Amino acid sequence: MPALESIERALGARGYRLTPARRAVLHAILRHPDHFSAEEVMRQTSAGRATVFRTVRLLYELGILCRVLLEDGRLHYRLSDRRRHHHHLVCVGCGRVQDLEECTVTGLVRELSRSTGYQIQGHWLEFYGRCLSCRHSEETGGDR
Amino acid sequence: MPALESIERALGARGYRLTPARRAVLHAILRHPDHFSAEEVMRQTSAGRATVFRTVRLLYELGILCRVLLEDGRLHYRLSDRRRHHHHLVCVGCGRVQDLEECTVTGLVRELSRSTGYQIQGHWLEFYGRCLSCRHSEETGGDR
DNA sequence: GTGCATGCAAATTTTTTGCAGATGC
DNA sequence: GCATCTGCAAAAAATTTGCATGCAC
Repeated sequence: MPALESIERALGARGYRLTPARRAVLHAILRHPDHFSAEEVMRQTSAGRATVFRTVRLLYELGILCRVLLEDGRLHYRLSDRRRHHHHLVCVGCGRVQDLEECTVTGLVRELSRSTGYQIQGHWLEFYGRCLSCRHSEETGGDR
Repeated sequence: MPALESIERALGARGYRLTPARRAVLHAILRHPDHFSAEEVMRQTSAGRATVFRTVRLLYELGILCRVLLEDGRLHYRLSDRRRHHHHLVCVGCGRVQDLEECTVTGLVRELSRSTGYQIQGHWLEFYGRCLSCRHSEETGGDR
């Protein structure tokens, strides 16, 4: 997970200013182990509404945040370790997210390209399931 | 593609009424070969705002519409031929969508389940690319 | 006839924009 | 110093809700 410092360095290197508001947003984000909406960041920081939206968008555009599509269709953000293409495994029980390092779809893409004639440029893949600890707490009757 | 008739039958069978407003929304939707937003349907029909949203949601819940995640994160709807699980191949040039019949991720899911301990219940996969005709019109200098 | 469905308008929710003043570099 | 940022408040977009009336069955 990129530390506050390294993100600040990334911003600075690109000519973006390090303002108290941006630091505040970063702090709020770093406190989130998983995914969040702009609105949640809003509630957890003193920065103004517009600034939060602007900062989240900036971080997304710089590749510091990535988007996670939840099972119900909501789009959340997430600090992404890896800048490069990756997928997510989202726990529908606790919301925990695991980044999947290898993109195992490459083979499918090649095959699909051949069978459809499309020049395939990208894809989006999310997995949903229950993590080990959610499965356990369910078995012991923890859930409902 | 399910014809108007068969959709109406599906609604009727479940106890939903066939009203002029619903027919109007269905007509607007059937005119869309690809994906659309609630707002687009809104513009193309005389039914009231609320009714459009309610009808689209109903059709989605009944599995008559499915959602398509566009590359930019917008979520659109689409008439789905097949009720069952499937994926989309979206052309980023013209917006055309191709439904992919077979879900080729099953193997990945099994492997992922083993390596992570998650009980994987679902996934979402969209592919983005350029269809044959967009590729051609590009080559002949049609695009930019 | 009865109850589901509609349409309107108003309320919410979510995100964007304009702009004067503040401030990082 | 000066261009970039901020915060506010207002605008815009996107969706939902309440409710009296309408109409499918």
